[in-house]
Amino acid sequence: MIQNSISQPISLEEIKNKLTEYGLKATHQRLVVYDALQKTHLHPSAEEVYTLIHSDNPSISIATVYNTLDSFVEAKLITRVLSEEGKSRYDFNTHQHHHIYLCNTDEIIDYHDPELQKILTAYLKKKKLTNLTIHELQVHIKAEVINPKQKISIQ
Amino acid sequence: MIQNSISQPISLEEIKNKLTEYGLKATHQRLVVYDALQKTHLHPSAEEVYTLIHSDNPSISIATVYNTLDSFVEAKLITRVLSEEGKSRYDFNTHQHHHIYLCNTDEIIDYHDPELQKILTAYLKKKKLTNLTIHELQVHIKAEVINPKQKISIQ
DNA sequence: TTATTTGCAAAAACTTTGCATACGG
DNA sequence: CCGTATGCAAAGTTTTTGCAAATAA
Repeated sequence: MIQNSISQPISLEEIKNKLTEYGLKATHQRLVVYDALQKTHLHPSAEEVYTLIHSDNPSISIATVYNTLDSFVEAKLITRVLSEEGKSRYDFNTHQHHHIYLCNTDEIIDYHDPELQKILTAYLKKKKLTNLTIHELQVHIKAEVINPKQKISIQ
Repeated sequence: MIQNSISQPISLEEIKNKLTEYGLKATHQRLVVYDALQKTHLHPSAEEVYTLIHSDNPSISIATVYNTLDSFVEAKLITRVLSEEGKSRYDFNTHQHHHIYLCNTDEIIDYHDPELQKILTAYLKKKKLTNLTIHELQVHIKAEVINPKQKISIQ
């Protein structure tokens, strides 16, 4: 099975603590946005986050969603995920991991593989990098789902 | 030295042939856009391509640049490059290669490394992929330039 | 000649900003 | 209370589209 985010969703109380820990005021809007992010693994765009929360929280504006996501990225609570479409998508999982981009559905799936991470790190360590500090290494796997109705799994 | 696109720029006549070969009509606008792409290695956005060509070709509109880039991507003459900013950037180099994203300058550098490609391919072959066909494997290295005035090199 | 491509402008999609109000710490 | 965050609307970006005119094949 593909390991998406490994951890279980955390409670609203724990989100509150996490926000504070990262230097952010724990507002209702931020709790809601964070909760939506942790419950979906589809690396949503701002618009998609807005749609996810809107029926339960009609007063939260799209501008607030954008601002909230930006503040999360700045606080390093989430990251922007690489994408080929020209829009920002976000990743709740801040552990080093890889991504599988499904080109027939535009879905992005987390692929957690510490062994692969080690291999890459070791390989690049051998190379002489001049004038560069590496911050992150990630493999981007572009793939196609053969049967959209069946499950996807790795090993 | 980092290997950017390995090949030398090709002549306008050769671009013409290439366009035809890929099923695209060889219009002046397309020749100009392709030529601009092959001469820069900075993975430009549509806007940047427009700026690059505009002084010599003031009659080519930004809409045409967008349409041209789209038609190139569709014809598989170029690819969209992954980016964290929410806009499309393009890559003239269609050979399998990796990218180094310089987070302090927003530049994207090609990193051509067939050995790394082999290691990755072999590693993933060992994994049991169910219901997926892999189209592309690429490593995305996020790095910071230590001294912006000095050259960057790998091995 | 004919289907495709272009230029232009307008619309759509995506994102940021300014300012008065609300609210967490 | 104080300063940050929000809501809203408006402005700014980025990208797409529709249509008449131009042009490659």
